Amino acid sequence: MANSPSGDSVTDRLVRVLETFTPTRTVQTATEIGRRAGLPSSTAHRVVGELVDAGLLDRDAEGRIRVGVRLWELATRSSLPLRVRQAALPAMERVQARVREHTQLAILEQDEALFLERLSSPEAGANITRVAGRLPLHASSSGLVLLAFADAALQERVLSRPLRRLSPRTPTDPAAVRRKLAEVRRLGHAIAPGYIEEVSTGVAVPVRDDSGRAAAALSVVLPVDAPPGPALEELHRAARDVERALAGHDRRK
Amino acid sequence: MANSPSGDSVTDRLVRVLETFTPTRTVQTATEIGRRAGLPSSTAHRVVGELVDAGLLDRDAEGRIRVGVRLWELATRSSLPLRVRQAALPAMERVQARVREHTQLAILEQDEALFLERLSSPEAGANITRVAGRLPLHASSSGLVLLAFADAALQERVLSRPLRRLSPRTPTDPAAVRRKLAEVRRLGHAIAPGYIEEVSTGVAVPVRDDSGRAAAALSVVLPVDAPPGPALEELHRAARDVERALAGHDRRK
DNA sequence: AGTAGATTCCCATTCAACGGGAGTTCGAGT
DNA sequence: ACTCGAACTCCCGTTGAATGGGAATCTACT
Repeated sequence: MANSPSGDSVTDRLVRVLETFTPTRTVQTATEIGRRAGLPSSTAHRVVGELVDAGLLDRDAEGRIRVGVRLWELATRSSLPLRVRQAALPAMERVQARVREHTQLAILEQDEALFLERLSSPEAGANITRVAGRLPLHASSSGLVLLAFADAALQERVLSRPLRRLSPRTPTDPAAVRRKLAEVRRLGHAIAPGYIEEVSTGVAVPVRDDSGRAAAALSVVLPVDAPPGPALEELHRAARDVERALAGHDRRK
Repeated sequence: MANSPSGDSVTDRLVRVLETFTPTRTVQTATEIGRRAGLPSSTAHRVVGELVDAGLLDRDAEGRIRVGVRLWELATRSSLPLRVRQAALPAMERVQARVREHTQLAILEQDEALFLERLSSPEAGANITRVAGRLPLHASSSGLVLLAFADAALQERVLSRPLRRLSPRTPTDPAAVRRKLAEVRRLGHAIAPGYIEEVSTGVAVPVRDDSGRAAAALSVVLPVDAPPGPALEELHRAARDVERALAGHDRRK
């Protein structure tokens, strides 16, 4: 044994440690982290200690570990998600004020839909998406929009892999998804009734960049029985605003 | 020379690399990063390469480096700032809708005010605060509130250090700041006219936890000549909502 | 008092990380 | 076309920082 006989670099290990944290598991003991990251106990304690010293992780009074505020700060202050989010926020607020349901912003990341922001009114229903959470591309309205307006290579890659079923109504047949994508391209928006939870319908529109690809997706979660028309109209208007805001920022820089 | 003759661990270096990114400097070349982080060129290129492989940094088509989406995701999905932010967002939106000026949320971090969120209406004036940006405690309304309702040790520490002047009206005399803090405690809010920029006044209220300390600060940036009364009223109401939301979350967990 | 888990400490081993330096690529200036 | 500088890549001998098994200590719960 010596410097990483397991064949992974220090950087890899740090990432593995950070990956043990999830939206639902935000505090862990050092031993737990080690177990989940596949590190020997003594190593795990040392690595976690280093990260705490560096401020990337925080240790609370009981010795439990959580992700550090400093890491959030470093990651947030110069990241792309923040720029997109800031450009989209005013438009999202308007949508949210009018439609009064969950309003979301997602981008494409590693073949999944990554949610950058979510505004929720108290009266809106349940919603499994979370900020910094992910959903499969074929099973969410946001994902379908991102996929429909992405390059062909990505579409093939996604469709060639098994399509996970999240609810009885999730489309898992590649041919069916392909048809759905064609429909999304034709209509300029995606409607996903019950794909994730049977009680709700996702409605999404693309935010296009100048090459025509979807830079992001704006979406709203409606009850299944609600008419999607008014929300769609708001979303389309909002998408135009976001496109303008993003283009404006780019030009200025 | 060998494994870090400079005496810093790998973790330290990674943090130093991440620290070279700031809100205004979001893309750099690998060489620039190395120079700023104090790393030899070949080392810098290797370290940056590792971080890119791990997904913490992204390399664009021209070979320039920016902070990776993946880092944002890891840092955001389980961090404390996100929880506070989610609890505060609805209340902030209401303040923003009524006051129509920059509305901000800050917490105490390493003896400075760290801004977690900022909502801005298009018609509002300039504002130097940024999401994930920082301001000195004595020079911002948010900072004064955080400091006034913090423990005495922190107050002494901050006041014993030189107080930076951001504008001609920034209070830099420890005695003056001490008087100001007493006033903030008495009134339950802070007003900072022209402390940062001469044209604007910060107005802030504390979000208290059950021990009475300020868990966060809600603030609004007004033109200097605007009356602070209406904004203060909105802020106080919002702070109560946020306090309730935070307590509710804690209890549920 | 006993048990199980988390944590800290110790230390011999060793290979991954280090960085100087040489070479390559690229673009801007003349 | 040529020069110059900056950014980047590759090579390679050196070496000490990182590693992890094991034992001891410290909890907390029974």
